[in-house]
Formats: sequence, structure tokens, C-alpha cells
Amino acid sequence: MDAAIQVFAAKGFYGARVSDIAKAAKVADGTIYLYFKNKDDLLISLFEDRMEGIVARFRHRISDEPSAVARLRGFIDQHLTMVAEQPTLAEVLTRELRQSAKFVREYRAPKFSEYLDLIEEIVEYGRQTGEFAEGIAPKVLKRALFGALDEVSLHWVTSRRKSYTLETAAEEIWRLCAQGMLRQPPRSTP
Amino acid sequence: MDAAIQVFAAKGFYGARVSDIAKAAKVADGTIYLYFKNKDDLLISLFEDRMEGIVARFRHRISDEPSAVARLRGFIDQHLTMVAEQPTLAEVLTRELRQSAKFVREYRAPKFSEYLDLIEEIVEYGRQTGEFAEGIAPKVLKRALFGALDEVSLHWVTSRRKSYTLETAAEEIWRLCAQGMLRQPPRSTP
DNA sequence: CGCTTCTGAATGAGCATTCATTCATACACG
DNA sequence: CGTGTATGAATGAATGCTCATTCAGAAGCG
Repeated sequence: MDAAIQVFAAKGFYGARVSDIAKAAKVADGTIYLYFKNKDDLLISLFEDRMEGIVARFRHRISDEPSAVARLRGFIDQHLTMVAEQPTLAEVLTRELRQSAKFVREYRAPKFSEYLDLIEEIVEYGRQTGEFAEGIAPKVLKRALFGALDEVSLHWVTSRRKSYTLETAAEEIWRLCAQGMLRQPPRSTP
Repeated sequence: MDAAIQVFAAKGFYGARVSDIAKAAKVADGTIYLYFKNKDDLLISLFEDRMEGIVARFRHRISDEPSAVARLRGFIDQHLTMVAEQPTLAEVLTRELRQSAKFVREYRAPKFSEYLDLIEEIVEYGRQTGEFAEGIAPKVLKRALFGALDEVSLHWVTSRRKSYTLETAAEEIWRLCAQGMLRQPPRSTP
């Protein structure tokens, strides 16, 4: 799987030869077929396996935080930390699975839904605690926030010359969630 | 190109056979090669051609608006309107080009950069007029906003049962930009 | 030995691309 | 006009290449 991540990231799923992956794993071509049904299955297994860890790690990180605000901030940080620590994995996860028509169509990606639902849960929780505005639509927001994180991450991972750090990105996205981008009008208390 | 959009949207670039596209266009396989160098070139030409129109339409729409706030709101609406009007095109544009490592790597997608830069321009403008907060980072924000719009759109286009309308999505993303998602503290004037 | 795991050359299906051929239309000429 | 000639767009069967996948045999191992 580690080898596959490297090769998929470098060449994309369709550009990657099974023999490339075998070579990267220092294994014969046929060996791969002892562990995975076929090339598709390799990608899907990979995805399920790694997302499982990510979701678990995330739940653990969040369980401590009492407020929805802290949870949301934690989510953003965690997402970008993961990207920083495993950029190659991040590239494969975001690019190959979310976007390919083929996989989106014939494979529901349950672990990905679970990941998205983490956001939805936080938003719902924030509405209950009164921290978040009442009118907000969690179904849209979870996509919007995920999309923002994902695009920012993908660009950061892909681009040669970084135009921002992931720390800046985290702050900026957090600010967006917290107060939007407008200049703040004066508050009641000085 | 219209035929290619349909087929690419339905099967994805790699799943689409050139003969499928030819059939959809009611043309012989070879005819395609009179107009496009190869299958890659077809996708890229398609992309450039359609993005050109989209960017132009945006510039036109936005040029009227005097305030950065109105421009940003216009951008969001315009993006989602385009998705509503040409969902199949939207699917191909977002999925195929941003996805494949191949195209991202060997083709710079100038029209896409131009599109992203529209956002950056609006943000810069808003900072100048004082409408937007000073500390914001346009390079991050343009990606974040695009990512949010893109993910929301892709899901809307792809999913069978819609969990939100594009109008709701526009409002929600706009609200996010304008004030974030926190409940607003009381303002100075009652 | 007997069982499991691995190997990598051989296979053949799938599909982008080519190109010899067709044919509708434009043009030339008496 | 009517006939002969040129043009080049369109065709689609044939080609050939690229891999995913298989499987007969080798290698480990207790």
C-alpha cells in the first residue's frame, strides 16, 4: 500500500502501472494479486485502510474539546496537520478517490462519508450549544468547509513553490469560519 | 466538444472511448482526429474553449458592481448559476482537469488560473476599499472559496437525491464569507 | 516432504490512432 | 449549360501497442 501511494501520487491511478507498484514494493507483479483482487481493489483498500486511521485519530482529538468552536478549530488543524505529515497520501486520497467519475459512481466510499459527517456533527453540536448561528445549513457547510480544506491542501501539496504555509492556511480558514472576511464593525463594548 | 462533454461526464476521461465520443457526435472515429491532435488534446481544447466563455461572462457580470462585497456575492451566484445551467460541463471541468495528476502536471491550465485570479482580484479590491479585513491572505482565500464552491457544486451535480438547492448553497457560502458561522454578538446600535 | 508464498514471463483484451478509400461539392472549360 | 476534373472532408476497418492479469513453476519453511 505504501508503494502504491507513492506511485499513484506520482503518476495518478491510470498512469500507474501495476509493475511500477510492484517494483516500488520490491515484489513481483503477481504478488500484488495475492493480496488484492485487482488494481481497483488496491486503490479502494488503500483508501479504506488509511481513512479508518484518520477518522479514528480525529475522533480521539475531538473527544477532549468541550466547545464546538474548539472542535471546529481542531478539525481544521488536524486536517492540515495530516496533509503536512503525509502529503503523498493526502494527494492520493483527495485526487483519485473524490474526483474520479469511475470510483465515485461504483463505490460509495463509506469512510469518506464518515469523515464528512464529523464536520456535520460539529456544526449540529454548535447549533445546540448556541455557539453557531441558527440559520446555518450543515449539509452545505460540511461540503464547503471540506472543499476549502481540500483545495487548499491539494494546491499546497502539488505546487512546487508554495504561496502560503499550512499554518497560514489554517488560520485563514478558521478566520473565515469564525468571522468571515469582512472588516468587523465596532462591537458594543470597547 | 459537446459530445465529448457528455461522454466524459458519464464515464470519465479514461473510461470514455474515442469511438463513444464519435458515436455521440454522429461522426466517424477518424473525423475527431481532423480537429484534435489526440484524446488529450480534445479534453484540453474543450477546457480552454469553455473556460474562456465563462471567464468573459464573469468579467462582464462583475464590471458593473461598484463594491467588493457586491462583486464577491456576484461571483458566488454566477458560479452556482453556471453549475445549474450546465451541470454536465461543470462536472467535466471540475473533475477531469483538477483530478488527474497527468493534466495538472503537464498542462498549466491558464484559463483556470485566470478564473482563480478573479477571486484574488476581488479580495484585493475589497482590501483597498476597506470593505474586507486587513489581515486576510488572498492566496489562501481564493483557493478556499473556489474549493468550497467546487465541492458544493460537484456534490450537487453528482448526487441523485439533492440534500440542498443551489440557492441555499449560494446563501450559505455567502454568509460564510460575510460573517462566518458563529452566532453574532450584539452590535453597538440596538 | 508437504504446504504456503512468491515469481515474472506469457497472454490477450482493449483501445487510440492511422490511412487508403469514398464522395459531395466546387471549379474549369468549350 | 453539360461534362470532365480537382479537392479535401469524412469514413471506419485495420494496426499495433500497452498493460492488467494469469499461472506454471521456484523458493522458503517447519
